[in-house]
Amino acid sequence: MARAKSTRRTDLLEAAQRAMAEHGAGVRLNQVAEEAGLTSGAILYHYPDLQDLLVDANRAGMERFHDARLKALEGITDPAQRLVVTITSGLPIDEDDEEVRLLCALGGEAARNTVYAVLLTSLYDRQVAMYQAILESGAAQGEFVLSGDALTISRNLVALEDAYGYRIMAGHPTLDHDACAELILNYARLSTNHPLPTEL
Amino acid sequence: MARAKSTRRTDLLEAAQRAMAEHGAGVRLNQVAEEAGLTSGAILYHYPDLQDLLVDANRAGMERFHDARLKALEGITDPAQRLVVTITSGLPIDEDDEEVRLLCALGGEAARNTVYAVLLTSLYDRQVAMYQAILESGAAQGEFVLSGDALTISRNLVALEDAYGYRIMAGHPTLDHDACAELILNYARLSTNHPLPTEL
DNA sequence: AAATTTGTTGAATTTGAATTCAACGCCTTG
DNA sequence: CAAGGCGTTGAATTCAAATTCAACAAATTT
Repeated sequence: MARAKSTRRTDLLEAAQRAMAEHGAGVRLNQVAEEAGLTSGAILYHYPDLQDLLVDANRAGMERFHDARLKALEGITDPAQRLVVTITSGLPIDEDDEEVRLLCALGGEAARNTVYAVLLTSLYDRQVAMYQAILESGAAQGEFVLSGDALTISRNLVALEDAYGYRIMAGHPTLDHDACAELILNYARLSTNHPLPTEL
Repeated sequence: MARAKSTRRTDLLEAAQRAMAEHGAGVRLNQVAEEAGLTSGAILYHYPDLQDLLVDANRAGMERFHDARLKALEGITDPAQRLVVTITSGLPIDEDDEEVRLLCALGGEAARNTVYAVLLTSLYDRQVAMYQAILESGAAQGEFVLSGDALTISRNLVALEDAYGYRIMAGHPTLDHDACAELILNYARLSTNHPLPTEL
């Protein structure tokens, strides 16, 4: 037995995440094995069906992504700051961001794969709920004056960060992380009637 | 010789589009051949490298998508109507829309494939330019009172339609074509100060 | 410390797709 | 209508990945 059992599963999931981020949804068993530093037989021992591993890996990847965003909010109480931080944390840092690369690969696959579609839809809805809570608490405190209902604004905010994630990952010459954040903030300011300073 | 030469190339491109829409970026030569009603050898005769065919097919698919949107605008002069029509024509009708399915597959691949990244980036920019022209002419006519510069608003409009395209294709339970159009229109109204009636 | 279980390898096998190509039918041209 | 090239097929070959499994090593139990 090469490793403590508790980390074995995590190792496999992370290897699968890296492999899928690099090679896309059509990633090969051997590519996952290489990423894990094992042979294909060892992978198969734990996951007789590669698809199951990939689904688990993606689920874990989404959890991590979502959790990281929630964690970035910890300790921040000002609604405006919460909103700015959330917008910033939803965009890839640059086009090498592995976490977002995985999500992009998934998005392309979701149109043809029900399981991935369900996972991504659920992630989208959870992110919408996250924005909604921020907007509503900000409105309740009188900080924000919403231009419409919080659900509509939240859906648009998540949609914007999703789309700009793709633009950044595709290496758009002018739309980098900061430019995209500013574009989304532009909408956020408009719909909250709050100046939302970029710097805290 | 089975067919008139002028349609042969088009046939192949369309077969490749269908095959890639159905099977994703990892589509097999045989799948393209089956879509075309030929054997793999025949495909290889015209395109020794499948990747070249796929790139050409995607380029053609984007042209068609963009041209269809421009055509939908023909004869419409009222800026508000032009804006509404453009928003509507950018979204897939339903989750079976093959044209958008192809674009989604491409988007997922673009994070890992430079050629596709360039193609998609250019499509994005052209669509931004399309919105920009509409917004600026509407502003010049005094119909729209823009909340910011036209480029910013246009970038956000295209980003929204891209993202909602993915949501619709992933079969979101509540976000269908009309719901998404309404969400985008919500932003469009906000940023143009125009009521933008849904029905013409 | 022997026996058992767990995880892993590497080689052999199977599977399936890409590639190559000789042969063939159809269309065009001389 | 004969000759030549074009487009296509289907079979043979090559190539690459998935799958299977006997054997082995490390950890665990008894």
